[in-house]
Amino acid sequence: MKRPGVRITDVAALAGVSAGTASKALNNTGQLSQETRARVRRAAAQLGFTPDARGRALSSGRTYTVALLTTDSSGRFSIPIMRGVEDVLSAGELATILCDTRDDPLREQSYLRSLVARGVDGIVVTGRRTEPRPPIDVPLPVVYALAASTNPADASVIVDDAAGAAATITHLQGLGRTRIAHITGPANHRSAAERAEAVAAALCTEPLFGEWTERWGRQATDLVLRQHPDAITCGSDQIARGVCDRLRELGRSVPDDIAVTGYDNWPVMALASRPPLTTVDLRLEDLGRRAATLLLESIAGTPHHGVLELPAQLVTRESTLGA
Amino acid sequence: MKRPGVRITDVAALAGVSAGTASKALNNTGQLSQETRARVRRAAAQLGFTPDARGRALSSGRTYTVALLTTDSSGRFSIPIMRGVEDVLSAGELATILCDTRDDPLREQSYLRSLVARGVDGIVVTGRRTEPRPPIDVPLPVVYALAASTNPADASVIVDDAAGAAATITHLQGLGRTRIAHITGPANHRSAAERAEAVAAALCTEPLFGEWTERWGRQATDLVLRQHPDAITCGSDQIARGVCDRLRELGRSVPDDIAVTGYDNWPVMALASRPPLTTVDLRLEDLGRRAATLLLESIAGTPHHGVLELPAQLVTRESTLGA
DNA sequence: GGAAAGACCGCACACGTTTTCCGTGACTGA
DNA sequence: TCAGTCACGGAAAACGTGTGCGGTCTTTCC
Repeated sequence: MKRPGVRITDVAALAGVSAGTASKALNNTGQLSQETRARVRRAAAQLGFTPDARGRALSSGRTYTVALLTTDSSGRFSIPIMRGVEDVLSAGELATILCDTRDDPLREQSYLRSLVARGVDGIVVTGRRTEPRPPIDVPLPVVYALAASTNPADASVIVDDAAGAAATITHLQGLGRTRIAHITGPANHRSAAERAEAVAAALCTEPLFGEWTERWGRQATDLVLRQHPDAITCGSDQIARGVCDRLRELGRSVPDDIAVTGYDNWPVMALASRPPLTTVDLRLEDLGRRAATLLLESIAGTPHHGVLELPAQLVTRESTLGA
Repeated sequence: MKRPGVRITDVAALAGVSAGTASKALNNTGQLSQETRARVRRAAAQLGFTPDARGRALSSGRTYTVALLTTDSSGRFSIPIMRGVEDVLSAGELATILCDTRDDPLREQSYLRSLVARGVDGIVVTGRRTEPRPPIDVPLPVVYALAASTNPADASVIVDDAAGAAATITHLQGLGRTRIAHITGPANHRSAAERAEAVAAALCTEPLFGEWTERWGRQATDLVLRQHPDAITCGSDQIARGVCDRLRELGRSVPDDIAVTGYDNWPVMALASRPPLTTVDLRLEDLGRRAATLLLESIAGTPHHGVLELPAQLVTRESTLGA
């Protein structure tokens, strides 16, 4: 299997040095004169030399590849996180390989074996839910994103859901709203419970648990209207969109009669809603960037321990501010 | 950098053979007695041996990795395609690395350099639009998915948009609808033009071009109603959802007064719409599977040439059939 | 019994890079 | 002038696996 690529020996020959010296020159290691370094660099540039990752990996142990292991088949969460991860890693010439476990433990095991065999430098583990998850068992640097590891000694980066929910409340209260209802997803989902708890703490009101769907948002609206609220905070943008739809059908004005907030800042929901939703952006790209940074540090030998909570960001739109 | 992993020499030692023999036994190459092969296999299983991908890549040239190069930052199209690709490849122990170019040619070039340096076995190129795209210049097997290469000598797999659109028409005609209008996206989008052309060919009606948004769907509904249609086919599920919303606001029943069809079968739109949309499923996973199969064949030395059009599939729901 | 054929396996090298170790030459200070 | 130090760069050994070639041992046939 001959590949026509230019090898480091070619560069070395052109520069009039040995292969080892060329390697040192290109990697800024060893002690070489500035002149030699520059000469090798020129030769490499002239030949368009790109080091073969296979040889490099075998020799140095580093493979300059990290994996993003996710259970989020839809990509709704993992894609933004991956963008953040890549922002950080591509600067260091690292590649990211995406592994979708499809929530299948067997598939996850199979991926992990493969990743260890490939010698990836590290792994970012993420998911579609925020429930803490059991750690993966690999002899590699690992960082958990969005869903923390149940092992507190691991490094995890998550979103501060409580603060995000609290931000919607203070925003609404700042607008003079006092009778605030809360409609959210299943009570056994951590993200629903966490957000609802933050809301309840501020308001002493009873949250309505259901599903993460527009339909539930519409249904719950009818229930919640009996309390004559002047604002409804929702656990997701889908629910909020359903709420807005139902309110419009009932002839209630949003936000004049009732203000509505969502959660997630999912563009396809938050922007398509009528009116567009004030909501909480999860800052998933930040999450990815932070996770990648921690992973790099861990790879470099200074691992981080414990859970890091990143702030979410309130995004205000017409559903609370009006036109 | 000592890795504690078990090497093939360990397996060979346990089986009482040389490393080379162990390699042949595990890869079913060379000529060895069945007994020896079995003994080596047992030893490998006992030690939990997994061949180191780095050494294997360097030696054989094969890296058992393929890349999915995409311009679709949202993942709306690339994620399903990737699932299909992985379905086919993971059976052969190949890993898939996802590269999101974010529509940036520089980033694409940078990724390609990196991929070639890594020695990936092949590349699947895809995107968020169906416009044919200029081919990438790499000395590797490449298959284009969703968006064909402008070079007819390349292998491309795309969706038969015309047939998909025609399927909605025959479906509606089969239901007795005769005055069918068409609302779709920008005229300069290939997927809009292709679908509109198929519709126009069947109906001799003038399509309405606009944007891929619900808002445009709502606006266009008012325009199109002057023609007193008994069905409206849309170029996307987003548009169709907007149409349904507007019709309901106007007191028109879907599908009793007017049937509506979408396109894409994007769950978050097609299922959340009221009523749920009859639409055309792009079969993106099939697309991915087919692309991966072609890529494997190309890697094996028998490349395919030309464009392969895969059929889309009509999915019927309440927006044409009623409850 | 000898030779040819075949089955089977080990040896040694290749793959491309990094890295350790060591040698050479120059320079410094006494 | 000589020893000691330092800067620089070359040789060679890894890293782990795949594979061509040749050697050995058994079998078979004359």
